[in-house]
Order: sequence, then structure tokens, then C-alpha cells
Amino acid sequence: MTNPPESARVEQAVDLLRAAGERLTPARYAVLRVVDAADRSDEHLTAEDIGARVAELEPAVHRATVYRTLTSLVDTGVLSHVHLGGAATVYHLSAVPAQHHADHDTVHQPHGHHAHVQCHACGKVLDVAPEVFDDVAERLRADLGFVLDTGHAALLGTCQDCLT
Amino acid sequence: MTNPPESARVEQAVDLLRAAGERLTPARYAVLRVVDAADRSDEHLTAEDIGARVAELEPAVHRATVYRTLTSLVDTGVLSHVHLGGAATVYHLSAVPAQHHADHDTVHQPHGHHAHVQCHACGKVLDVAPEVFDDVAERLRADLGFVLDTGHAALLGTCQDCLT
DNA sequence: ATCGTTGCAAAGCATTTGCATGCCT
DNA sequence: AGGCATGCAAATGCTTTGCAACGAT
Repeated sequence: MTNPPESARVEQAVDLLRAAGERLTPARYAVLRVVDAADRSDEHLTAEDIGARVAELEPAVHRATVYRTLTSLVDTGVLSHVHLGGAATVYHLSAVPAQHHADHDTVHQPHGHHAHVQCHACGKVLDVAPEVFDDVAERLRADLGFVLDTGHAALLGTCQDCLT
Repeated sequence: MTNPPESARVEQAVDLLRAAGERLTPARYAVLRVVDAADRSDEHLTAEDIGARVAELEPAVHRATVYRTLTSLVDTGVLSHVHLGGAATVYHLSAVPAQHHADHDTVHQPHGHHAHVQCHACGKVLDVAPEVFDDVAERLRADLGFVLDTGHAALLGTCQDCLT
């Protein structure tokens, strides 16, 4: 029980970090654990959300450090971020090709790479299988020479619950 | 030459404004002209961009007023805004069902309603015909009950020029 | 021991708000 | 005339930065 697969994802992230010649610090470790936990509960945390949780885990870590850490982890490729509809940016562990996770709906796919749509009414973020955008991506490439980065930004709309 | 259809679009916007029982003030008029001009040159202006141009047109108008004006014009429905990939929000005249404009590429469509994709390398914003997202919209609705608001948020990718 | 990383605190920026005045209708 | 919109200025909130101290390797 107490040795959940979480460690696997975090460890993998740590390995990536080290492979990139980066140092592992308490701040970085805390950020990785927080993001991993959020990932596996399908939460989407912003920089400040992460800062808040890191503060609980490592009170000594300064907010500014969380921002710098997020930036460097994204640069390293350990984390990736998604720009949501409004303005917020949320973070994910980028590595890890999915493994467990009991899915609930069709277009939903376990972790790993995925696209996002956000409800502008309630703010909820839904994960979507990247293939849903394959046709659009193909058309944009053919017509405009534009290579779509599926999942780097979320589209807006209204979720089922908010359709009155 | 000098009596461009601009006035038509602005006038239409003004009518909408009045129909909504809102007042026409120098600040609002300036904002409308600026946004109209941007629209017809396919530019995508943020609140501060608009503020800067309004300052040239009406030096007396305060920045705070531009923000308040944009908000109220969007509420009224005269303007609509699009959330770009990064964080910025850009504005469009919402009415006006397109008219002139010599198009250059297939998926490009004159003004009116359209979707957007943004290059995260150069920041350029490309307008895309909303139909490009029809299939995605249909699938999201069918699978998740999510109603996509095409064109309220932009997707990210890399434009032809930036593909090295 | 070295050099990247952190803490701290202050600066930055875009955006918002309270309030009294002004002006559109 | 009446009430919404504006100017002004201060406050906000998130994020960034300079610099010296710290600590991971």
C-alpha cells in the first residue's frame, strides 16, 4: 500500500532530470511530487496552486523558487505545460507513457500525451485523446503549412453539466 | 478610396450599442474604430495594444477606461474576444458578416466568425475557417456532451515560416 | 570546492477599483 | 436633469529579478 506507483513516475522524472545534468533539490523534488499527485487525480494545477501545495510539503521553499523551478523543469522537458482557455497555465509530468487509470469515457485516454478542452462556465478541464485533432492537424498542415501542437493549448466550450 | 467601408462596420457596431441602450462616448467610439481598423488588416490586438492606439486617437482617454470599455463592449456583444495560446486576449468586432477581403489561402475565410491558431515561435495568429473544427466539435458533443465554442480560444503550433 | 539553486525583498506589469466629476441622452 | 461613464490614483495579484548565501554533486 505504502509504496504506490507514484514513486515510479517521480523517479522517472528524477532520472530525466539527472540525465539532463540538472540537480535534484528539495524544491524540485517537492514540485515533482505535487505535479505527479495532481496528474494521477486528473487535476490541473496552475503555478500558484503548485506553490500552495509545495508550501505544505516544504514550507521553506519560496514562491519565487516554485516559478523558477517550473520554468527550468519545463525547459528540461521533465514537465510540460498547457495553456488553458482563460489565461492560466497548468503543468503535467511530461514523461511517463501512461499505465494504470480506470477510464470513464470514450475520448478520454489515460495520462501520457493528451489534448484539453475547458468549460468557460465552470472552468472544468476535460482531457481528450489527441487523435481527436488528427484531422484538424492534417488539414492545417496541408493548407497552411502549420504544424499543430495538440495539447499545448485548450479549446473552450461548455461542458455537459453547464448546459443548463 | 477615401470613404472606406470601415464606417459601415463601425456604424453597425454603434447601432448595436445603442440598441442595447448603451451610451456612445468618445472612448467607446475610439475603441471601436481601433478594433475595426485592426480587424480589416487582420491584426490581433490585446487590451494594451488597443489602449496605445486609442491614446493616439483620443489622448484624453485613460487606460483604465479602455479596459472598462472593452469589458462592457464584450458584454453588450458588440465586441468578442479570443484567448490566444500564451495568455493574451485579443478583440474583434463581433457583428458584421464579412464582405470584402481578397483571400490568400484555402482555409482562410474573410472576417466574420473564425477560429484561430497561433505560432508559439513567432506569435503570429492565423485565422482559420470554423468548419475546420466541425468534426472535432461533433465528436466532443457526441462523446462528452461538450459543446465546443470554436474560435473562443486558439490552438498552438508552429507556422510554416518558423519550421526552420 | 564549485557552480547551480535558493531565499529574500523589491521591482514590474497588466488589470482593477473607489470616488468625485463630467457628459451623453 | 439624471445616471452612467470617466479620470485619477492607489491597490491588486501574479510573476520576475538582483544579489548574496547555500548546498547538491
